[in-house]
Amino acid sequence: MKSVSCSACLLKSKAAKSLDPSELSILGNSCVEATFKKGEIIFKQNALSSNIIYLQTGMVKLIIQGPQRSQILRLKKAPDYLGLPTTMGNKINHYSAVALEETTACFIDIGVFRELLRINSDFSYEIIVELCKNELDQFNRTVKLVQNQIYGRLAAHLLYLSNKIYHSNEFNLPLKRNEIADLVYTSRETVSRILNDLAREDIIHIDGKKVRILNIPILEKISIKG
DNA sequence: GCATTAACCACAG
DNA sequence: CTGTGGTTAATGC
Repeated sequence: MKSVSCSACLLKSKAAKSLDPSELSILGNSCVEATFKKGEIIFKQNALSSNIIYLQTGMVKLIIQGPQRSQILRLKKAPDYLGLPTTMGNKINHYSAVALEETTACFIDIGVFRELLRINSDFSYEIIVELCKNELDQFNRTVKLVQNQIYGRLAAHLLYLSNKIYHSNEFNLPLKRNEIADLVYTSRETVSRILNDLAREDIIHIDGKKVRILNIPILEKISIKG
């Protein structure tokens, strides 16, 4: 762990761009950078938290332990803030964050973060926009998850990975079959079967974790119709 | 009733 | 960890 100078950071968030030099140095003085390997826990559900976390590089899954089993709330790719709802809402984390690949993150003291929100309205505005986008995304994901059948749910998430995360028709799944099941709320067996079914119909190509989407229109149709 | 969907279980690479 | 087959419960025509 080392402290950082935020003004020199090339990976500034949109919100942090609206901070002036003195505010940036306030941020830098309370900011600690850490790196995480694949599988390492960045913060843990039910543990105390007093930091907002800014993901500089890498990717993370947010997971929550439900009444029956654990569930992936969403994936987060750098650059992005982590733990805004869980840290601002309560002293206790309501969910955990786990690195899916080599990840670097800045830990920002919650007191300092609150102070920046108070003194810089442009900064606050960008944070609010971010939160609103996230909430709407979650609303949409929830409706899909509840109302679509498993083909549609899986198709939607494949498209999400392709369009929003990797910006490519070809990518490596960042998750195991089991974790995909936790993401789309099904069993790991069903994930296997459906990925193979989609491959058999030449809609995707799959080789272990390597995925290539061959027929986007059909996949979109499946995603919408369920 | 009969078909479909998808979970659960067991077992094998 | 992943894929497959059998079984089973729920739901829909």
